Amino acid sequence: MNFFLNKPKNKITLFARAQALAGFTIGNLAANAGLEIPYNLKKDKGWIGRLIELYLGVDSKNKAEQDFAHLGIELKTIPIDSYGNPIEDTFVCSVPLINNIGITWETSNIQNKLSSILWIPIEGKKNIPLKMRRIATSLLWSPNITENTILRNDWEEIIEMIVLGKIDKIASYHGTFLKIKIKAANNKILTKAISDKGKIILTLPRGFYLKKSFTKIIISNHHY
DNA sequence: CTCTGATCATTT
DNA sequence: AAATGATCAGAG
Repeated sequence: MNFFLNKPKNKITLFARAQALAGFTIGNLAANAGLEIPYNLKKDKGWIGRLIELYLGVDSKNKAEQDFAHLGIELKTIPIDSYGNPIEDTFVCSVPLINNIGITWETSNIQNKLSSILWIPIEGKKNIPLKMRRIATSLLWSPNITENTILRNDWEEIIEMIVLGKIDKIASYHGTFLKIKIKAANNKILTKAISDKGKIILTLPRGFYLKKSFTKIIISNHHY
């Protein structure tokens, strides 16, 4: 495979590339890039995300920064159903489980990732063959004041529980827009965290995710 | 349907 | 192990 685009010089170029994908299928894009399409995503869960990266010009892979750091923009594909509603929660970044003393929302990695996102909704129902799934209209989004406040409150609540050693007590209802879930290769991977007695323990790595109920609002372009 | 936990490929 | 890209699947 030798198809790739250089990183976009500005937001206009990036957004134009994203808009140009609307209406095409995964099959169209894969064929044009000379890629084989997997039968399903069971063993290729990030395949669509990487395909879209090729077309938009992401070059900073496996780096803990925004996809388009020079533009301050993060890229997210999001699977949607026939009504345009999200099918899955959206992973944002890993959750720091130690060394959280003194950390603030303003300087956090998650705030940076969420500050500006280019959303690429894509049909994701399993009854649609992968090659037939269509790219929908992309959307460049930044949280408004209300959303930012709620996200910060969610983050503060979750981080406080982590600092206090309540990692295993955090449930999805502890956040309005954010939640945390396991994010690991398998259930044997362990990372350091704080116990309720303040000791270092090992636990499964966690990730911050945006709830479907929130991304539904985002990609529906409904603000308040 | 939501929630929770489990998993896959790849790179550094 | 930790980061990137995420989706799968069972319980209720």
